[in-house]
Amino acid sequence: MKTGGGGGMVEKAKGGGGYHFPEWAYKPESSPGSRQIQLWHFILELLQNEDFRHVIAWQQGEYGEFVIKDPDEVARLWGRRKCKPQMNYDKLSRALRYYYNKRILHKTKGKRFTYKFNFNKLVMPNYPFINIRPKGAVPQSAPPVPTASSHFSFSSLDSPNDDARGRFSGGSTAQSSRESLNEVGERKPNPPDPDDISTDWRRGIDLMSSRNAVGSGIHGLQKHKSEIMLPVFSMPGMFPDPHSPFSVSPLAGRGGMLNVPISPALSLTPSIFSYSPSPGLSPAFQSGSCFNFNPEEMKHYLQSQACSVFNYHLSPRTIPRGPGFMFPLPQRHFHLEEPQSYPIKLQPPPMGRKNREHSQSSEENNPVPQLAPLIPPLKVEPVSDDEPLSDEEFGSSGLSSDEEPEMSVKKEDPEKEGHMFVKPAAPPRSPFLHGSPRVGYSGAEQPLEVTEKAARDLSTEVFTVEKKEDSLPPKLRLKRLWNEDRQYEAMEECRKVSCIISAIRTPVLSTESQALAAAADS
DNA sequence: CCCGGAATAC
DNA sequence: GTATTCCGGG
Repeated sequence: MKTGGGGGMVEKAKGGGGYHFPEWAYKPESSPGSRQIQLWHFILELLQNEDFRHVIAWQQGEYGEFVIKDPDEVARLWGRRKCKPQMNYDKLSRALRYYYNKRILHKTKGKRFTYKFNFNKLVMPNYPFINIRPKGAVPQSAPPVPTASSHFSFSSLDSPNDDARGRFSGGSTAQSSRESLNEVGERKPNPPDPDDISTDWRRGIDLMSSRNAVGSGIHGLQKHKSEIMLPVFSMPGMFPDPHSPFSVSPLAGRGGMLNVPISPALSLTPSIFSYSPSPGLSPAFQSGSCFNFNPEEMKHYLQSQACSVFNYHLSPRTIPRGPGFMFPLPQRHFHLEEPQSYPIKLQPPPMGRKNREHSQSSEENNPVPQLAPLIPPLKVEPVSDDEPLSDEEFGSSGLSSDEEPEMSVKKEDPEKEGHMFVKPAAPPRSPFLHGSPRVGYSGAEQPLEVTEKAARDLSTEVFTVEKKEDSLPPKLRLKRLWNEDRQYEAMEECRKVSCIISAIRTPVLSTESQALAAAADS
């Protein structure tokens, strides 16, 4: 059997050193509004390409950390891509520094030209059970992953004011929670770092929730075509490589559509995924300070969460959230490894698209993997063949083939790669409505109402805070908003934590939690 | 080298 | 909104 149901998506190291890597990270349009290639994406591109390992490469040992070995070259490449010949490392690095606040990147202090993607924390917390060897043959495309044994010893996680405190104040009162929140709020917009896990994590979850909704057949409300079409993003260099960590995401999007045998107890039930458990939960679990869950269950749970990670389209600040929000995600996948479990159907390549047919530059004639035969017959929602997808093309096309030796045949524009278009099948029904909130947990007995209430109070409280408009200078206000955003996150996390906990403990409570959460949301 | 503010471009 | 450009400062 393949890597096996639930574990399938989690461990694929066997494939040949292939590690998981958030596929969402490659989504060019991860940032709504910006049709242009983004630097972090570009970096990832280079990172993923073996041909550039001498220019930029993952740093062994630290997941998500990479070193720019040749700053000038990277800058040059970036400049080329953006048609900014004057680009240099100084400027590029400035752009990178802007990512700090967005929490896309961190600077690895002390190490020259070394940065670290933030999602390491995003992913790892969800794969504590991955059985992999970081020192194994880690392909350029795969960021080093800490061993399971390294056990969450995130340099940045356990340092400064930890999340666990402010976000996961177990039985804290609204008061204490608020203090924490305030503290967060007072913080400078560029926090030391230790809070991304939760927030990003949660965002991922939220996103997934949204997707669930979309996948639940609600997509009818959308007018955007992209939510129906799932373009498979093919990376020429890696596509054919089944071992590539980028060909992951066997989940193929919607967690709700997964066939991954996730624990029946902690499956993609509405109780859990509709209201996304707090990301703080994961770290909390890890620290093993708050709860004593059955490792097995926990594993399943985390695996479930993993879905969100895979589906998480990095957009730290732009991913909308909210229970009712439908996220029209055009999703790009590389290769589906366990197609039989994907409720998606392949669709003939959208050659109709203008820039599709012009396979002009040799860059991407990459043979698109035959997904079709792999995809099992599934119920497919008739879709209007609108624009398959909004794929941008760069005016830089004029550059045609680069003088770059590496670039010549290789690709520099993954975005232009052949796309596979698949459309998700509409799930039988809305998991929200029919999913059973039942969970396998009934072991715990302590009532969680307290936490729940606290969370709720907190919720309203924060909401109130959010409501009031302050007349600050644009700039300050932005920062303020940023902080508030974080406050909101913290608050919501709190609430969700209680929800998830309740859900885990008792089905009934779970339902109530949902109601509460729903109320709070609305 | 690295950091961010500010202005600016897109 | 992201990135570029410039830059004073550690």
